[in-house]
Amino acid sequence: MGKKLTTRAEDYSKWYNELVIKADLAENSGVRGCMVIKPYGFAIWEKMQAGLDKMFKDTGHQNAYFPLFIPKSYFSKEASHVEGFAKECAVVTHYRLKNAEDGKGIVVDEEAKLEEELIIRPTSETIIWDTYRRWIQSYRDLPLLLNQWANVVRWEMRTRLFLRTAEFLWQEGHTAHATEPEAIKEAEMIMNLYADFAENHMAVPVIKGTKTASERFAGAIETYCIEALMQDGKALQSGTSHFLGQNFAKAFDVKFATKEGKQEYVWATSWGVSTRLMGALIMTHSDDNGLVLPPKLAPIQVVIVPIYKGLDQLEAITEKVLPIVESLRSRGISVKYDNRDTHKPGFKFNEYELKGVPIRLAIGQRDLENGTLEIARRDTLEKSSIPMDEVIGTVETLLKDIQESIFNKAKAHQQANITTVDSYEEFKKVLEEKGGFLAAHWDGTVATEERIKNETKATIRCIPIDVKEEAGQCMVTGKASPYRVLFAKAY
RNA sequence: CGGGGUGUAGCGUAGCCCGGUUAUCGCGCCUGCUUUGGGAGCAGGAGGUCGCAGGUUCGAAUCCUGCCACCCCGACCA
Repeated sequence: MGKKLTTRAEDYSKWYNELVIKADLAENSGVRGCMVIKPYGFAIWEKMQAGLDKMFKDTGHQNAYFPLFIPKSYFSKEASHVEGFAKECAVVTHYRLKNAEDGKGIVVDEEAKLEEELIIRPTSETIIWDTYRRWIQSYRDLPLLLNQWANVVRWEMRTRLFLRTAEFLWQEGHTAHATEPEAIKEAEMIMNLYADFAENHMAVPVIKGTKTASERFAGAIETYCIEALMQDGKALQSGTSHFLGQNFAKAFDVKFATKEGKQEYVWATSWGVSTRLMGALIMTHSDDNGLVLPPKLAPIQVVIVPIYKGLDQLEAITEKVLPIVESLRSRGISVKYDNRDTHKPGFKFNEYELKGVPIRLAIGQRDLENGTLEIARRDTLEKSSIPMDEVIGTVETLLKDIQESIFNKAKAHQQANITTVDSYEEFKKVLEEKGGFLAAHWDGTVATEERIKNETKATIRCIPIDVKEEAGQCMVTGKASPYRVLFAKAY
């Protein structure tokens, strides 16, 4: 039938790509490196947004919106920041088109050249800090805790659905604080918030940590991150939170009057997660039958498929189904009753499996006679027959169970793929044969990190927050190392 | 930006080397009948500037030149 997915073992990338397209999440748009997010995929993203947005609000943040265009000059104010993004910026140079002289189509009107080019934001630090200068005068204006939901553009060389698209959706938080400890606390709090969301909503286990200098955000003093592990053994940076020190305050001259009447630069953080989380979600749980979604993020949590011969039977089944639908909905469970007469049950079973719907209920003539229905869970594909009057309780319990058990499964995979290695030889061998995270000693220098990256393609994903002090020797240079850091090949 | 590849119906493709009737096949789509507890069957049907622009030729999907787009592998990155 040509409908089966490529298996993960065969070709992980192809499997992922097919899955995204066939599960109706997104597709390549035909516009350079940009994707179209389809309704089903967007519904999942909206659930992620809602979950995160609530967490931000609960921790005192507010939403705002800043311009898409950033004057080029803003970028020259923070040196390391511009260096980090200069190579991947889309630039607006003109503001008008005209009919071509030769009558063939439309051309850029060269006379409509902008005095100063506008950059399409790759991130909004610069324009936000330019605005904060006007908003912040006194310690009474602090802390300023804002977030924006927006699109950004980074002109990446190679793109991949959800993981790295030229345009992507994200949230970016930008906060200003009176003191350094307060800003650091904010950055750490957000890292914990991201980890909480990843693990408890997405059921994706993550490792919290800090980045090494070379992996740090352009312009940051410290970058906190959450790192997830995909089923192919590659790591995926899933969220970052940066302590920016006073770098942006100094670059954009954002000072405030302290209680004592002194002028001081504010302390900053910025943090973000993007539609890349969709990639993490897909690659963490899905199997060769398609998507597996955590109940908390599934647009459809329960699908009901009637099995019937003739419309009379369908009517009898519908009569039994509607009260169940009502009852589930009243408990906040999203239900779809798929009574389309245009597709056979088998087709529907496969379709909802591909789309990762956590629970499927099937009701046929047999069930009407016995007062039962069939309940199937997507994660394990197990099916069982239960009495119809127990369905509500069973569904509620099962949704919780699926949420937990896919997390536990992913957690077990993550734990099984953190390998402690002591020699560089062993490091290369494990990296090649097994993949995953490798806990190894490193001498703390950029040079060694660079060498390992060049020779093996593995990078230091993070220095885990809960890292144990353990004196050792760098696996490459033999120099002293105070603790192990986590290496991996990454997306 | 370096290396490689591919553009043929909504999707996936054959044909191209070696030019020659009406451009192949599968999926999907439409109509009808039979089906419906794991991706239905049969019959009929619709759908094409063969990426674009030139050139060679009696004749080009096929050969030549230029351009464009997309994909894969590197370097870069959330």
